[in-house]
Amino acid sequence: MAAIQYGSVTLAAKEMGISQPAVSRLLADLGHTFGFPLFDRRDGRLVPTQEVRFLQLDIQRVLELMGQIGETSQSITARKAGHIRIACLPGFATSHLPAVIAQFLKDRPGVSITIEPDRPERILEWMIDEHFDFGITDGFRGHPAVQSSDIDVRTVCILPAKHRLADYSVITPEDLKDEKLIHTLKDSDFFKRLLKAFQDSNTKLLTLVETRQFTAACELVHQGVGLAVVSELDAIKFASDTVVIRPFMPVIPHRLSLVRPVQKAPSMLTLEFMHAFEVSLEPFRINIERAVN
Amino acid sequence: MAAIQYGSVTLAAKEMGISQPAVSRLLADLGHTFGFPLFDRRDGRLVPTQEVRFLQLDIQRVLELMGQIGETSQSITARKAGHIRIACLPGFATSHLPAVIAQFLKDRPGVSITIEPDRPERILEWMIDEHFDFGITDGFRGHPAVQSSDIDVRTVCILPAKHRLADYSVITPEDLKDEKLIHTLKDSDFFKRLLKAFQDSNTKLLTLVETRQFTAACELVHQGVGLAVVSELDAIKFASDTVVIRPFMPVIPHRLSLVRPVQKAPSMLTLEFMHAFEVSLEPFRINIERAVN
DNA sequence: AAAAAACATAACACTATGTTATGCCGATTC
DNA sequence: GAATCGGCATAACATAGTGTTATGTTTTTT
Repeated sequence: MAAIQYGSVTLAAKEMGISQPAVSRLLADLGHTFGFPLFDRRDGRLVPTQEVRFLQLDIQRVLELMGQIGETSQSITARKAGHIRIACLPGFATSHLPAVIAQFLKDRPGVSITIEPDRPERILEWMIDEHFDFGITDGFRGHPAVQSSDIDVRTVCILPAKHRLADYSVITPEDLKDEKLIHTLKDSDFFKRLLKAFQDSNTKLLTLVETRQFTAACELVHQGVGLAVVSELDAIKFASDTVVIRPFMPVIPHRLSLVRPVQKAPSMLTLEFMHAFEVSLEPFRINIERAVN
Repeated sequence: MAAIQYGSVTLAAKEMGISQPAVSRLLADLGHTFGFPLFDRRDGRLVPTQEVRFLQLDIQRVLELMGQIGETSQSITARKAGHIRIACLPGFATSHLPAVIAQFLKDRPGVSITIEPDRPERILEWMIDEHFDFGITDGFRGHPAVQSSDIDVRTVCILPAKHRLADYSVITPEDLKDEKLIHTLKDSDFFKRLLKAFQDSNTKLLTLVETRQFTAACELVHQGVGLAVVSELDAIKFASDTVVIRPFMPVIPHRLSLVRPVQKAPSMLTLEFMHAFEVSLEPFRINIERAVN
């Protein structure tokens, strides 16, 4: 192709940074394996034969593709290309995750990411089936095909600004003894811990609304329906003139599990993203306890 | 790709017909140049890393294309692929040429052909400009940039079956002394030769219709308009219940010129087609005189 | 625990591809 | 028409890539 482009063996050699005889013989050899001459001489210039012109487009495409493969492989080495498939709880897909991803992609132009939000059971299935590289879930109890790393994040009380408790600097179960709560499903781990905190302080927990997601609870608070104890991660997005956030005592952790398939080797890019995600949770983390399966 | 496909170094080696260590090292080397490992081991099987999967499609395309290039080059060597651009007189494009091309293409599945019919002056231009590989023309007087090979073909008298001369076995100028003729343009070589034949036998040539193409003359005869002396090549297509063909004496050749650009090296396929075309003219040829420029 | 299978490594051989030196040929110049 | 010059091919040789066989290592199987 260089010889075609420059119409000269000497120029082509110079362009490719090799010697002129090398090009001469490469052309001769290729012509021999093809079975027909590649060039005619005409006024001292090199003119490709019609046979070569017939192949020229295909050859050019091969060269382009190979160049692209080379570039892409370099991008991969520099962690600038690749694809990550992430399964996560619906709340993360809309609140915390997008910011992390945006930051992550900023320096990695070739990288693409799939996000699939669903319930924990489904996320677990996906990990086992190796359909995803990385998952964010909660209530995870361990599974032989899934490697997990648990992170406890802080939870807070979120309530309307005009609520009678809005002026308290800290909220305790006793403060809520006559309040009807918005909380997560009664069979969820988090609810059980919350319930235990109430029982420990001999306070009855009254239910107003039972929802699956923290985000939904926050939205209800925003609408002035009532108050809730939720992950600080979700609550922080709702802080505004009409909604306030207060620490809740005792500390009740919300246990997140970062999961991935055990068998499937994670790409270096995936490992890098998992690290970036863990770092992003650092500000919300409780350091008291931590378990690795 | 073989290693990906078979999930085993050993099988891949067997498939490619080389030794297992060769494959091992090819994979190791490629992984080294790429900068990341290509495979993970899992239950004793080879599983491509996500990085490799990211490149897989491009690599497959390259392999396919290179295979195609190899096949095409073989087809070219076997004269089974390529392209020929032919410029010809309009009459040939519709009558004689299609049959020759059909025969030529029958054994050459990869070959394509462009036919461009036009007047001789334009055909000459195209040869000089090297826009075409091969030309069929007449009235050619030679040109330094054009190589030509002349072929004289027989001409015949074509006339309606119910014409008074239809029973003659041979037609001469004397037979036509009171007939108005359909003939080619008066400044054409062929007409001049025809006129000379009439003059040699002291017969006056009467004009009925003057046309550029033999085919048009034949068509007029077919319509019962009159009779004409035309190339046997064109006449033969019109032989029917209503149109008869008779030898014309004296023999007046119609001189065709097969032309091609001097400078441009002809592809082997073009040479082959030119030969096939010459052969196809053999039945119509007059062997008395022949000139090569 | 032993045997077998699959792969990696080592040592070596050959071919493709690179080098430098040099000869040949056509185009230009005198 | 002789001389010169640029461009290419050829020759002789060096090196790297890619192949081989022999053997070691790890994992799987029995």
